[in-house]
Amino acid sequence: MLPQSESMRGRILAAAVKLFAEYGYHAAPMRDIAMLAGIQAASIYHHYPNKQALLVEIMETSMRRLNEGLERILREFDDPMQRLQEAVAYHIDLHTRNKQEFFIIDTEMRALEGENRAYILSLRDRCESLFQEILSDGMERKIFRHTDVKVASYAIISMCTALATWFRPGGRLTVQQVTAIYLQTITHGLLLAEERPQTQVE
Amino acid sequence: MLPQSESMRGRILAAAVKLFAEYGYHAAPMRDIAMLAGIQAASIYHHYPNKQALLVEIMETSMRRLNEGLERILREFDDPMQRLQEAVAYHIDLHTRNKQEFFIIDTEMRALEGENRAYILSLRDRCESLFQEILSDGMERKIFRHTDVKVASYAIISMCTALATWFRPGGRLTVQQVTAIYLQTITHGLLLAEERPQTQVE
DNA sequence: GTCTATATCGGGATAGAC
DNA sequence: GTCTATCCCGATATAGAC
Repeated sequence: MLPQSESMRGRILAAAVKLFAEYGYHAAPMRDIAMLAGIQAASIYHHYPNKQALLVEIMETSMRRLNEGLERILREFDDPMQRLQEAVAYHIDLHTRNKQEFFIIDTEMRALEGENRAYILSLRDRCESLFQEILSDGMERKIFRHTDVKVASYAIISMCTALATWFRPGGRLTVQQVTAIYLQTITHGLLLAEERPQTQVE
Repeated sequence: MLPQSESMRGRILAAAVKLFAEYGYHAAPMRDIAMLAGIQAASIYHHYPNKQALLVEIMETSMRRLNEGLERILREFDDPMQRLQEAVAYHIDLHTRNKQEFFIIDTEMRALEGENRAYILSLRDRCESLFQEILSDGMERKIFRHTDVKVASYAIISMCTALATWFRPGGRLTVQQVTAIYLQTITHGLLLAEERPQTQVE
């Protein structure tokens, strides 16, 4: 059974997060979620209408929080480089502190039924367009190299999102170290070169 | 029903690839796979012992092909920069031409039972260590900036793997264009900077 | 090698008592 | 708000005919 939580709703959701992440949405039975929360399966339906609602709430909560943080960063900072650093650091921070939730977002999109998929996708689109705003603004102001904004944003978001898969808290590296390495890679690349081509690819 | 294929085994596997990618392993019924292959569900069991065997064969085939290609590149090329370019280009090429297979590898690891998971994970580990060999060799030879090899390899593999999710053949950009943008980003980063810090982060 | 028919099981969800 | 009991369906897999 999971450690205590104020509300039963919270306990159920926490159990669902753990089991959806571990076994996948379809492979995680309501009975097991209930047991982990310390109740019977039927009791879940007093708090949530069905299994799908658990998935939607998990995804919605984390995605909204991510977007709100990114929006705050865009409001508070103006310098493109600082914006990028803050955004990447925040993205990584949230993805490592809520590993399981973002892993579910990343792997269980297909399990969303009907309108739910479009809704969660719209939240993910919002996240992408926030990163794209940082990049295109930085390119216009000649801080960033001119390149395809969408592709660059996908590249950044992909590598930061995948952190939720492989990062182990308490492992060899701290979140701060990984963030520093990622930022260095994103901004300067891997190549250790004196001569730098200033020509830009169209 | 799927277009023809030489063998029924091939037809079944192609149907499984399509449905596992679209609905997920657990949400794709054997009945639907069979129907797509043009037979009855029971007939699948003449060709494969069970559903799990379909998943394993899909993952194994693509991962082995990826690793064999990367091993060939490491044999054929010596220059670190060229190795990296070839490896990334090959990785992207395979991931875009076999979108669904690699999407399944990326999202259905949890569905692997017993020994199967360790086996497929070992193939993925092999892929990672091949990229890591390129990077650490390039760092020793002062071609690449000194940084954490594992983190850098995860970053590269993550962004290239995620292509299988968002890339649409026939869309705005060709594979060649995306590959060029990715390679530019990986090697030179986003920052358009004259002054380049030569100090290296430990 | 494919079929029809079916065994067997586990899943989500509901009914109604307490 | 949680329980026990149960409905009902769809899933994998098997048996055995053709």
